[in-house]
Amino acid sequence: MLDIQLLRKDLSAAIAGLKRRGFDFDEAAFRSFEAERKRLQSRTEELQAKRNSLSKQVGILKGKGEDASAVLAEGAGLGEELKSNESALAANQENLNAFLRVIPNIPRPEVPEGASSDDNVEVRRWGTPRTFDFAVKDHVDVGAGIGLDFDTGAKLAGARFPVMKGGIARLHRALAQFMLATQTEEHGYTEVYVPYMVTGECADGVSSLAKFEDQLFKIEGRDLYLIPTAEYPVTNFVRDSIVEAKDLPLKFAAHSPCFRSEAGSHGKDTRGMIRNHQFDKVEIVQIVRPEDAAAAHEELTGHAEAILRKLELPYRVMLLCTGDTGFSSAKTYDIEVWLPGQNAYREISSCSNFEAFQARRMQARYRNEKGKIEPVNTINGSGLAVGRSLVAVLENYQNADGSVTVPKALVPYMGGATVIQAGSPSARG
RNA sequence: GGAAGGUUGGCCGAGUGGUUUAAGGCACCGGUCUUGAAAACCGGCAGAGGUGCAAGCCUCUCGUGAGUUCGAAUCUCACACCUUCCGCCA
Repeated sequence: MLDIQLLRKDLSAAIAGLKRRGFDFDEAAFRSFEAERKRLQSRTEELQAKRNSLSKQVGILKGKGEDASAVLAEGAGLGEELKSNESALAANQENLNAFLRVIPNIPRPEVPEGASSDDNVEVRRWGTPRTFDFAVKDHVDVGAGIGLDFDTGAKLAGARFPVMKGGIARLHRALAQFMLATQTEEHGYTEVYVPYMVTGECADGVSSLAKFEDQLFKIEGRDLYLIPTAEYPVTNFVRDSIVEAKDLPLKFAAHSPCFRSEAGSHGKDTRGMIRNHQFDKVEIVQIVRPEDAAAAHEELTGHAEAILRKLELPYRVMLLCTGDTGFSSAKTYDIEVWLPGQNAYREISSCSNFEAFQARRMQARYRNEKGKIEPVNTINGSGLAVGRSLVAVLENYQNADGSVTVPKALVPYMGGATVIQAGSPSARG
């Protein structure tokens, strides 16, 4: 959430920043919360101080064996007034907190203003899309020949749950292994294995549970949600803690399944593996000092790009405009991979700098060199989405005979196979 | 599913109703000493909020939430989590 001190000191700047992303800050509501808070807080603290001092006097008198009834009489009625003030203050703080927790982050100044993905800005492009001398198939048709099976998935769990058999399943695993190995061995991330469910408190630490709960699968009867990304468990490693400056940055990479309800996306990307309820992803997360956040964000984005370069898949990097930037993010780059089957670039990674927004929500702090406690900054990105990477490989590496060439970088992870032959689901090539 | 024990500051740990203003230790920071370092000694050192130009002052927080009391880390109740043992089990 936003820094309450910032709102108190420079409210107009915060309002202007939020307006850039199309968020109307309810200034009147905030001012009224604050005025009420001040009144209740000073009265409550005054009463508490009085109670404490009277109780102390009683203690001293009783310790000496003297009569305390005069002091006790002085405090008559105090308890009731204190109680009503305390509960009013608690209610006020709860309301203020709920108000603050649904306010999105303020975009960084260099984030271009815009309403939708149409206003995103391309910042760079890598690779040249391949030209085909045969009719290009999309990944569903290519996959059908090597073990990609939506019918069985639908029988088991419904739409948006693919099943993979044989060569394509192996290719999928190879992609995940390759990504995790690259991030840990070449980019200095520590591999972590994490729970695939988190509590509501953790979910509200990275985003707003109140706003986005319908995007998550909830475990019935329990305060647990299936993770929509490993960002949820991994970023929460530092929740409610104070880390030492010397231990930063923390860099973690996790391979996990991701579960998304896709509420509201009915009819969108219904074909294939672009948008599923379950997909795998290698997530990279950095916990950094505030002064290092911007550079770390650029670095992390490069770590995601490195995967596509090694796979020799053409891509472009988009700087999301204010209207397309996620709730918690101050600045986001989307990496879009070229998909010949769609004749378009499609998102395969999203790399965000959350600055202190998530850290404040989850009380993740560090002790700086001067001994001062302040929130850490958090950054994360997909490095990469495995399912969509598989889509990209199938479409970019398809051959006229229905087989799929294995990208050079993946051959070691495929037991040396250089091609996946169409035909038998168990074909290894 | 059954039983027992536990949860105190960055970490360990004392504390069973009132000078607890949470002992002590570790870690950390500063200093003395030293060629430098270590050791030793001296001092500092929880977080959050409010208020103030500042020094400071005030409030809250001992797993969470209620309750008893003039007063709760301490007593009562509920819940969460952790540990150990038994049973079942991938």
